[in-house]
Amino acid sequence: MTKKKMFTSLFRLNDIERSNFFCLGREKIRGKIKGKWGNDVSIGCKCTIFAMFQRIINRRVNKTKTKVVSLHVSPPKPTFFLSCRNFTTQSSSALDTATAAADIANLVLESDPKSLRGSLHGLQVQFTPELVDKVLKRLWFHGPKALQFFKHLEYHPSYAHSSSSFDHVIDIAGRMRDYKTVWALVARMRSRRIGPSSKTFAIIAERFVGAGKPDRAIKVFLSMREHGCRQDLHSFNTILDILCKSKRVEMAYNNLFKVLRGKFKADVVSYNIIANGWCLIKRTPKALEVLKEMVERGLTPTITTYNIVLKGYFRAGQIKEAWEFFLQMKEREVEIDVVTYTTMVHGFGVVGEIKRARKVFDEMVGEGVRPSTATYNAMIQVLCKKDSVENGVLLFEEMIKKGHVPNLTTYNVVIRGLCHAGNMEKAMEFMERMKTDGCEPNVQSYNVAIRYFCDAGDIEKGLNMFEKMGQGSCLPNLDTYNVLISAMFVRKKSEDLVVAGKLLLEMIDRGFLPRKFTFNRVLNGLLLTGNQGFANEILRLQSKCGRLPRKFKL
DNA sequence: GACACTCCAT
Repeated sequence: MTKKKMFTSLFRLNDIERSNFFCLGREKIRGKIKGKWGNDVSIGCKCTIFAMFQRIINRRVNKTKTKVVSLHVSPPKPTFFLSCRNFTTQSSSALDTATAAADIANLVLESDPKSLRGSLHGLQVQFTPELVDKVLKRLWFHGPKALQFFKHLEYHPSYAHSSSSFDHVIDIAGRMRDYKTVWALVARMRSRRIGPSSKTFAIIAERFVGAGKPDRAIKVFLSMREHGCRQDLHSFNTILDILCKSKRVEMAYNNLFKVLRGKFKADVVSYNIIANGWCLIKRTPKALEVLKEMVERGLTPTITTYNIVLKGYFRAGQIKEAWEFFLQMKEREVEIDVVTYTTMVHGFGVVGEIKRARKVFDEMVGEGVRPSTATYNAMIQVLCKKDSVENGVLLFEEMIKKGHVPNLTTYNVVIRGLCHAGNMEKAMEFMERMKTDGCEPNVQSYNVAIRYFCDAGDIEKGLNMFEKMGQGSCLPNLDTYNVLISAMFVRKKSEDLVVAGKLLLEMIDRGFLPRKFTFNRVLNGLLLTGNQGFANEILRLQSKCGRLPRKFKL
């Protein structure tokens, strides 16, 4: 039987065109294929089926102008969904890309590494940089799979990677501390004349800093020109910022800023970055010193400069100084902006000064400054934490009434507040509400729900949430696994510990490295409940993991 | 992807 013949026959079996949503159980497919062709068709390989349907549909599409939107292989139920929609316009291409990215990401997650290349090349999908980037984003928390996907596509006959895809995958490799791959990718970018750009170096530098190697980050910056990339004030400020944000101001200031500020003609932004760095480690006096130096050099502070200092006072717990500084800003007729007000609201709120926070919040409107979503988020959060969730929710409804658009943070803040107050039901309502509001819950949203369900002893619901995120567009992160694994010890049930073991295996498979503590805990648990075999399996894996990097930053 | 405001709990 030739492949071509097989496809056309299968094609005849299913009248895809007639319905907009078409679904077949695995058994049905197996039955039909077996019935028709005997045993010579392997249904075991999902990718084969996947590719087959894709071809069939594409062929059909050309004749009938029906566009295929997606083809899902959805675990854990072994069901294949083929969904088709009729399009009259071309305007839905963004939606197409999103769905296609989801499908391809699922295909990559499900495929055996060996057969992945074949299935990717078999897909009759026109790969574009946007699509590839979206797939990589979806595979963000599954580093090894993301790298595989990228690698296999490099040999694709009709697609070449873009610089942004390279940047993404360099970031992922950096996170996994696979520096050999990082530099190999940089070299490939260069040979293809699509980079590396200053953004690429920023990514690499940040990963080195995240891995506790700030000196190597600096080296990366200094070596930019060797790799054929120009250095300028922008890239100088970027590396300063990366170091400062990771609390390495001292190093940024002494080893880089002082040495090279002349060469790059350091500007207000450079000084702001350094000042902010000192503020981040609560050394506000140092920040003021740097800013004084800046003024002496003839540079004029901007509103950002003031906002940095203001936040610095709050961060250092100097509430009185913050208030006085705020008054001074007014006196000096600095144009106070929404960031200033947001900083004030949040600063007062976190120390429990709800009334003063509210006063500032009300005052800004009078001053003609419209609160931003961030301002509402700050106010709602402090109400939830220091006042009551009810008032937080009230303000949430009020902001919507006034035409402000809540974002992910808004929802997460409210959901966390509700969970904390023990109102899981309402929290779940908000979870649904955000979805209908076009605001897909992210890892944090799920993690909060999972954590509080488990804390309340509702392990089943926690696991349920975990499964839900798997079905959605959201992959679990290190936190998710840690929370869930800990929860598996609460009931002291043997089955729970097996689940803990499985979760441990899954997280390793996804490129996360469990802490030693987690390993030992799971191992002890399994041994105590008589799961010797499973424990041994994990033990073997642990010795393998010893050679892997310590901790991944996500 | 040059700076400032909003998302945990260990």
